Amino acid sequence: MELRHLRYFCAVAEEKNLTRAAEKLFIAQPPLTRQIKQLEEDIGAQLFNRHSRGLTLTPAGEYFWEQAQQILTKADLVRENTRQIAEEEKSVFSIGFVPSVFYGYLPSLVRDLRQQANVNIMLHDLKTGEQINALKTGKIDIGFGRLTIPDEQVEQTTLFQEALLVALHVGHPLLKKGEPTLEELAKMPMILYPANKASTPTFADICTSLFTSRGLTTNVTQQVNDLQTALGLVASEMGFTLVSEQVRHFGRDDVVFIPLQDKTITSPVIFSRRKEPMDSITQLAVKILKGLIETNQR
Amino acid sequence: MELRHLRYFCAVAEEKNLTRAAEKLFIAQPPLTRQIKQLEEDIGAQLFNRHSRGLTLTPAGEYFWEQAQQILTKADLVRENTRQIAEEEKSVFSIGFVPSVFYGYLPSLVRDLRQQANVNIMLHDLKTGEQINALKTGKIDIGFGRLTIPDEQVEQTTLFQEALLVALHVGHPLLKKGEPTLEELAKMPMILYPANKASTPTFADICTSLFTSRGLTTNVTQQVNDLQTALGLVASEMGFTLVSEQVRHFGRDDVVFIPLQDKTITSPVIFSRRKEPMDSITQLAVKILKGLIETNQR
DNA sequence: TACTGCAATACCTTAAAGGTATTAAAAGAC
DNA sequence: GTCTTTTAATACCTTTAAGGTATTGCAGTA
Repeated sequence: MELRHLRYFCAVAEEKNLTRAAEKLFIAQPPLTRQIKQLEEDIGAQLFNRHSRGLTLTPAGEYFWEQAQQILTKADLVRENTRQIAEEEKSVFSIGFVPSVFYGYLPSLVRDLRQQANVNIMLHDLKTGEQINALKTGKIDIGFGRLTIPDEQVEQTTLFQEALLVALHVGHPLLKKGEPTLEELAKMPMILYPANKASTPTFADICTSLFTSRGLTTNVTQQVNDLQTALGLVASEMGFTLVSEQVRHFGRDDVVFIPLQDKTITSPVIFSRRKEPMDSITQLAVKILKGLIETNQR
Repeated sequence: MELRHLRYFCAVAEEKNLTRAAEKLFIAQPPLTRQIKQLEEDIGAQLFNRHSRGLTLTPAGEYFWEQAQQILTKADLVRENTRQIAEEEKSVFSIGFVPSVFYGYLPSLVRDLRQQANVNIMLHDLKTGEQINALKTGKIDIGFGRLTIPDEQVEQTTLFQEALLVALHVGHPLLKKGEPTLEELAKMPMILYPANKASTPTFADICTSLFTSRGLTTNVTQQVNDLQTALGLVASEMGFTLVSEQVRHFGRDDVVFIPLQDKTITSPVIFSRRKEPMDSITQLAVKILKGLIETNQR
């Protein structure tokens, strides 16, 4: 399968007529017939129903049409962006992060940065340690992690300490007792996220290790892919889940967040960047970040 | 640019060596050299720095690498899904919606439906009227709109009436007065979303027409692309915005939602489907939808 | 029945992908 | 410094497959 096939397919899907599509593509009709057949063969599915006059899309074809347009649009965009980066009309800004900081400031930072600068942002899911190397090699420009790892060339600052909160559905019995302990929670059904991707410690692992390191066993009833779903399950009274404090701002009204009794259970968010040269985009990022933190701490 | 170029590029980006990449691709080295050059020419940017031994990626190349992988992965996925749809191992379920119902139930419905059925979901941004036709031609299977348009073949049900809420930053002076009137709001700076895409009435148009139909003029200070940004601006004390009631569940704690004084200003959410044959996926969707509404009304 | 509009087939042409042999250039070995 | 090694680039040839022309075949329409 080549992009040419997609281009031809889209033309035919639009015209619903091979002859006219061929004209639009500035090729003859027979080669177009062949290319479409080739595409269908490659996919292993019929995309068009042939009628005596014209063609119509099969359900598979309808789906493929939508997706093909997306691919073609994306390909064009990528080409244009790549050219602009090379021409230095646009620059790339790479951000490293550990998954557990992905909720909260990071999405806002990305959005604001994209709005305020003509920049392409690349996100890299890296452990805190990997971020240090990535910073030094220039693979990323800034990083968000949960550990301080001293290094000559890297400056790290603690953005804030983050308490872990317990997410419970409104009316949950534990709410009456006030702030729960880990011992109390260990008995309850627990919902974890993100679902294990078979690699790198995730936020789910941080949560379970909180219990296991204290000799407690957990009762994990469900593991889902994302926070929103986890909260949905909490709301559906399937159990509790732990969230980082940032999530409080994005909660829903059928879920309540309360702190743990043990206030020493916190997790810092560490911001890392190369020491010496802070380019203009990094400066802007730092400025936006400060603004976000100030806004949210109020 | 063809997918072949992307495949070759990715191999070279991985190996950082033309000879070895060529081996992996089962072609000779010179043709690969040529294809890479061709790609660079097509894009109009240098993707690799050539050294005496091996190549390294330029910043533009780094960006292109990431994007190229995404495109290739997507292309493969699309081919596989298309084949599965044709084999009826997987089906397509098309949902029509007006943008203003996109917040709230719809994302949850999509997520749950994808989890519970082996189904590809296609979303179509259609006006309520267009949804009726799309239902009849089979382009969509269910639709969510804001109008009832009687039709022989289509059954419409009102899911719920939705009040419009005013989003204000905490501490806004209007909060003391209690529920505001449109007259009071007309004087205040207003934030609209989504930004006009030069077509089809959007939620922004519904909001402005509320005022203009009563002879009031609005003071629109900013128009942004999405709800989250709009709420961010509200939180930043840039003005107020109107949101549909569903949004209340996804609010943030620095923004307050209060109802309008005039309770007749509501907007129904209409669910449409073909009358006779309700296939298994539609049945499942209806079931999930009922569940969602019940859960959220509690 | 003849006509018309289109897709499919057969067969030819040409452009471009791929291969072979060689060169060029730079790094490492001695 | 010279020789070797590594590896990309060049030149030139081969082959594949995209594209073109002419024609056929099939349905619906006049």
